[in-house]
Amino acid sequence: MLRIYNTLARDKQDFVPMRPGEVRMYVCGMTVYDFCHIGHGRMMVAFDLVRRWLRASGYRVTYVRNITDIDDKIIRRAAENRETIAELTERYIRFMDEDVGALGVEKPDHEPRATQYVPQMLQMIGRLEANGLAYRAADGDVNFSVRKFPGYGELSGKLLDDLRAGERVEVGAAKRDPLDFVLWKHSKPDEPKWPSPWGDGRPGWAIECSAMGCSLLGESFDIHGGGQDLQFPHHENEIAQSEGANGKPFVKYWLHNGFVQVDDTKMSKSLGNFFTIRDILKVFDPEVMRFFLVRAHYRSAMTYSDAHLNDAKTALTRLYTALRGAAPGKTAPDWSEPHAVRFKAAMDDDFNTAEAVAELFKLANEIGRGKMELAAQLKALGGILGLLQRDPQAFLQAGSSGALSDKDIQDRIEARLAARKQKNYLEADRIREELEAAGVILEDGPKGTSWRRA
RNA sequence: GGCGCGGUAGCAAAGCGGUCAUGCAGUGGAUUGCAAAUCCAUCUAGGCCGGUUCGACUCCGGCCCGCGCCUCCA
Repeated sequence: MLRIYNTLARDKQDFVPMRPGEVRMYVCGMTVYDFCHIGHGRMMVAFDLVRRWLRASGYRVTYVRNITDIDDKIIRRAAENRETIAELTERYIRFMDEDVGALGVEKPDHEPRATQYVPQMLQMIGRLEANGLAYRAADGDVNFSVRKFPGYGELSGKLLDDLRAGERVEVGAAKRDPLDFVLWKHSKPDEPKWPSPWGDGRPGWAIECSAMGCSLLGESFDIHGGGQDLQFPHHENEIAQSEGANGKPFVKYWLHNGFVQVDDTKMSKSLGNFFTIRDILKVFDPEVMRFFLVRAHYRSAMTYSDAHLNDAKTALTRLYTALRGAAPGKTAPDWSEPHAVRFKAAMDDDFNTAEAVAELFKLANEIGRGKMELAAQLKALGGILGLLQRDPQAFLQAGSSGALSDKDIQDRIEARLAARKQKNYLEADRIREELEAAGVILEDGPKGTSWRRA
């Protein structure tokens, strides 16, 4: 039985989808005006794992991850760059696809863009107005009236009267309550706009997710995910809008992934302390980065540093080393085998990939003790996590060693072999040290000498 | 100020009321011409103070410290 930590309940709950055998999930994706940072990567990988595990559990999964392609920051950045919004967003969508794809994240079933769902948003705002939950303010914005929605604050555990709107940021004067949020922004000069019954304007931030989620998955669906920082106000607002408009429960299970931190502080765009996936991948193998993310539980905070990535690299190397000699090709896990049983129990416990990964190392240990037949199982279980699917040799030899080509390395290995045959160990060791200096490590085994990159 | 999360060995990171997490690093062995890889063994734990219990890292209470949300943010 899969159990999921539901933010709404603040507890783990048995997972029972609304429709038997089928799971519909929505995750808040990227606002596309800059490169993905590792925090985005974590979110993408975390929900990729959720989806993979649901699928491995036999569910038919429909996964929607939106793209926000219109908002204040996009408008500003495009203006700074003297390019159109479309040019800017298309470029960063492409970069996102490349970066996230490198991390082994599978494409969602749908990747709706906010600008494609304006009619659906307007329809929803209309219903909110009809239900007395939205009003057109003096400045022309259409706002959601937070106090008219009784459940407001349930997800984030906040009470309206405890919130201090305006303490840190100026509140729009036209709002009836400082906590009211904008559904539709009236148009300003030099900004993109769409016609609407409330005048030309553009969407507020949260309405897009309500509109896209409900359009693609229905007015009620199973799972909604996103980063912890979206819990309030974004997800709170989504619930208010969707339930206010539709009059039925919006989402059954809310999932929130923890942050990636740097120097014990949240990594974020606004703090400027972020590392882009792109930059990290210049130094580290993408699978190492995925492994780094998979090794921790998705809800806990984790700290990014090169040292931790190096640690992940060594650990992943151990797994691939155990896989040498495994038959190539894809096999399904044998779920009756003890390691797989524990792996499944771990994943069923709120997607505990940390514990599941530990099981992979136990398999590696068994393989090292001679149970070669478990290599297929290791690879199969790794595959559930989107890991270990490469040819081990290719992983272990990935990278480059300056001027030394693979052929050069092979030639030196031959030369060393000849020296060893003549018991010229001085020369043999010299060659090995030469290669080692170039980052190539030799391993003499019963079947000859193999090499890998450090 | 309100709400929430967390403090586990040198580092990273899990589960668990009573034998083992796991990875990296360290130490000692096996193996190797020497290494590497692998295997075996092994050292480093549970912020502090109380309580419950035959027994607590695990449950309860208090305290200290850190982080997050309350503003756009994964």
